[in-house]
Amino acid sequence: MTTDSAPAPAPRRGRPGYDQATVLRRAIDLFNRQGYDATSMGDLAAELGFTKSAIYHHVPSKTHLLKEGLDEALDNLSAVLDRADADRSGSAYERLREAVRGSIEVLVDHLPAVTLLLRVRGNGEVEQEALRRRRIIDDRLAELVQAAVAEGALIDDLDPYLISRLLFGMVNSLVEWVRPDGRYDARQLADAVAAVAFDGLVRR
Amino acid sequence: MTTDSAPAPAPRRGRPGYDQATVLRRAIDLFNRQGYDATSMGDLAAELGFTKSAIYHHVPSKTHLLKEGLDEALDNLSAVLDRADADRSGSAYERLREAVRGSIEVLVDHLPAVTLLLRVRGNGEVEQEALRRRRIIDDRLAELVQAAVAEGALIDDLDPYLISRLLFGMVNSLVEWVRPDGRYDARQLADAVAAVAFDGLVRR
DNA sequence: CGAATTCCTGACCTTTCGGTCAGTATTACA
DNA sequence: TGTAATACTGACCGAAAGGTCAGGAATTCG
Repeated sequence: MTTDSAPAPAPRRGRPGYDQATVLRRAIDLFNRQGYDATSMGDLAAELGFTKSAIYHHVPSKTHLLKEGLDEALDNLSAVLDRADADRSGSAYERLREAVRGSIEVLVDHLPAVTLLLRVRGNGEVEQEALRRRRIIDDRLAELVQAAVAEGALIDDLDPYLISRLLFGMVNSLVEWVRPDGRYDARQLADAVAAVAFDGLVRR
Repeated sequence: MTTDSAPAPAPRRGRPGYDQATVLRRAIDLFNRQGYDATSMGDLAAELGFTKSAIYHHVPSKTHLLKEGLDEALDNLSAVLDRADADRSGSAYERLREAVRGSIEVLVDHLPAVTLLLRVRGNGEVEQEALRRRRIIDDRLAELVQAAVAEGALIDDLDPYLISRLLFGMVNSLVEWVRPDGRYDARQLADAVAAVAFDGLVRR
């Protein structure tokens, strides 16, 4: 941490203005509001308050913006699974709960990027590659569920694959309504998802 | 049932070819594969095997195709709630389970239309109107959950609004992977969702 | 046969798309 | 002051978008 990590002004040389990171952030927000394909570079320019051509000073292409956002989401989600897999101390059930909690944390902390990822349809090479990486993540999650079932911790009258789909379908559905300034933080959401999915809604 | 209900050839007058219903079905399938905005009328023409202008013989606009699909989903989902609300015999809990089961049935029976609906972002008047109708449905579902909690059937340490989001987030996530010729039918899916959401994953 | 009906083609229109480029404006530093 | 560095404008480009239209092709009915 020798370099500045806090929001230091970081005195740059030439004419002040936007930096790449800000353009990327605003772009992804707009993509999530309107959809990637429905958002033109003209729309983004209007959102940023300058002309379309100025965007290309900061960023090489629309596709590049998409790729950066998708990679942010995928890198962080992969890291959650790396951590869960590395932790060989606890049970598979505990590692699964850790993966759920971690996924929700990433979803909240990187909400725009994860939202973007979950809406990708596979148009173009960038989206295809993102889908490939996402499929790997989904498979690893399914393996965790499978291990927890084999361990005897989870019900075994449902296909582990199906359980995994339902569980992480619930997790991923958070992007549809969670807002950064909303009522719930990552911990509350993780607790709620765990309560519903693991213990059930019915009062005992 | 005096009129033909089965796949009767239905002898039409002029030159044979596509009918509106088929064009609509293929269009919605393509919209779901590529995304509505990323699908051009040229793409759809290629998919159908004729030229772009031929589409406009069957259908007035791209927007019209979208609206038809969204209405199909919304009408059927609304009907599920109408039935649940009309049934004043059972408990709120039973009506909620009925709503979950009915929603999943509609989701499976009208998978393309429901998928289309769940991806709408609100671009243009047609999408805005669909979002309005969908919000009403979501509110009615939340009221059902609220009633079941008030009744004492469901856990009361979570906000009913939050419960509703998680429960139907799980239901709606089915469109991401369920396929018409897949491993599970509507009944199996409804049973699985109910098992996970109401009774929980943990083995007892 | 001819007429009515339905389906589809191909050329064309306007608008918008992602992107390029030459030049200008605004700043920090020497 | 001047020079290097960075940020932006505005005119423009080829391609693709949604949509129109006049006419031709295939069928049923009388």
